[in-house]
Amino acid sequence: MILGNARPNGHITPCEECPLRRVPCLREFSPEELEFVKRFKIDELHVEPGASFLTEGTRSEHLYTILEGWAFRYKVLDDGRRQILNFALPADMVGLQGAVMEEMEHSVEALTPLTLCILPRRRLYELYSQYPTLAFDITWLAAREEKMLEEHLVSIGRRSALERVAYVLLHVYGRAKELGMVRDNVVAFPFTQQHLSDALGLSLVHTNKTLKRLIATKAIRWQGRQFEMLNGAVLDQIAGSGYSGQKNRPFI
Amino acid sequence: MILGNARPNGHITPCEECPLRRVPCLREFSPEELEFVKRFKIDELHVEPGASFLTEGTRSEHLYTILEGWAFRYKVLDDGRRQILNFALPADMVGLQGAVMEEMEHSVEALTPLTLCILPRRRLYELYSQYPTLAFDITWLAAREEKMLEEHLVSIGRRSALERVAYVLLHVYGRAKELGMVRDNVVAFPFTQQHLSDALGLSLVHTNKTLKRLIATKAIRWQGRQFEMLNGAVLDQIAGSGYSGQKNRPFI
DNA sequence: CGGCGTTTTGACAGGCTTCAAGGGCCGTGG
DNA sequence: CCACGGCCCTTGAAGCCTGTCAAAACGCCG
Repeated sequence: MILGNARPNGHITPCEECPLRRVPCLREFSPEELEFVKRFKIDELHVEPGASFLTEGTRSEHLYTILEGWAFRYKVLDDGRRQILNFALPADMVGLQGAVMEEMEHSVEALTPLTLCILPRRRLYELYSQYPTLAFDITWLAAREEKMLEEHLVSIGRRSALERVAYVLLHVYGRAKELGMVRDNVVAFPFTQQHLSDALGLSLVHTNKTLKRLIATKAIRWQGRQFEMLNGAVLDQIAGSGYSGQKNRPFI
Repeated sequence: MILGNARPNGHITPCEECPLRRVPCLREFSPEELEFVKRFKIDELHVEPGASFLTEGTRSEHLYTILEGWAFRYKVLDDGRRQILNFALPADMVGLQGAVMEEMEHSVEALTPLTLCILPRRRLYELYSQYPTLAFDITWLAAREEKMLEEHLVSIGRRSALERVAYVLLHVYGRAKELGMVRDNVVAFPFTQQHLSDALGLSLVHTNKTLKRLIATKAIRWQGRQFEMLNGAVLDQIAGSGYSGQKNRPFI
């Protein structure tokens, strides 16, 4: 639970220049919405890799939108066993649970240097009462989170190790692609095999061996944090089910 | 995907007399909210056990609140493997996903005769724009659903069979107790060991053997659909983590 | 060069799945 | 009244998938 060098930053990106507005799969704000969101964002936060900026069991004063970088949401059992719930990428909202309920049910840790928009939880109701379109967007985001958790649950509960590994890679690659992070079928994955095994509910050793088996099929390549998709169809077939993205999804 | 005898019913319970209003753990409506919810509920639906009233991949015209009975949400893979995501009890909302997104990501099947409130999805935005308190409640319910999925994910990903079985039983028993369905530490569970194994990501045979082992500890008793909690503390210790309920939670 | 985190491999044990079959309960029908 | 079929629970045996233990190779960086 090292909190690391989480620090507010004086220099913040104005929402008009938000890099996320250039991502094609995200919906556009109306001028009024943009105006409100500008006032809603009170600051920016930079987090170093390895630092948790939200912690299970605590109540956070803020919720966040990821502007840049990768993170992951996780829970740990008393004896140290860790389960990664999913990865969080730019345009994802984190900390909503802590904003509407008593406290956070999971922690969130940065995988890369992270830039976050800070949104004060005490003004969330203001958003709900004045901007129902944005409130609806937040519900949409929550439903999407639920969808991803459900798919993950099916993977862990009912898929073999090989299928699981194929499925996450397909899933994460697809999400990165939506956000324009893929170039020539290559994307930089910031997570280790340890992260992958904690996400898949497998041991590190077996994750490694399974990964090797997958690489042997020539469907993927993965060396030195660089991941390359060679044959998505094969991967899809191994996973037993495809990854479905979304267009015009909201972000805040 | 048998749809069974799902049929609208002429006789519906007025919201003022809603049995859920007597449940202590649920928050009370303001008079205005009650008035709106009364207009929002357009009908009631009765579903027979074994019938699915929401189906993965389809778009539903309605969302539902469970008035009475048990159901479960699930997904199936192409080859028939089934994963139960969680159980749904009275005061649970189902079908929200289909209401805010393109289509449902899972199916829902009745375990007992079921009574549902029908809420039209096309009027959901009306709720968001006119009753932000209710919109906030829906977000709360979505966050709660996410919380339960996360706990389930940890179970399946990182707990042993014995821990898993102990955890679900604790969890389901706790939920039933909140709703006043427990009497003298006994509650009628309407699901079979097959359901349990599909929820836990285990085989039926191993679920049975594990259950036997758990019963041997004298922490629980479970015969003929009657479940009795004999020693919650022991069960809790075996599960490795307790179940936490909620007071004054919303329902619609 | 030395140290550390990550990846890789091999050997072995065991938890869980699969296959197979029997028993109990209950509603149906002869 | 009893036979029968269907669903659910139960039990045993065998084998595989996955976990654990152990150690070495690799890459990166101070």
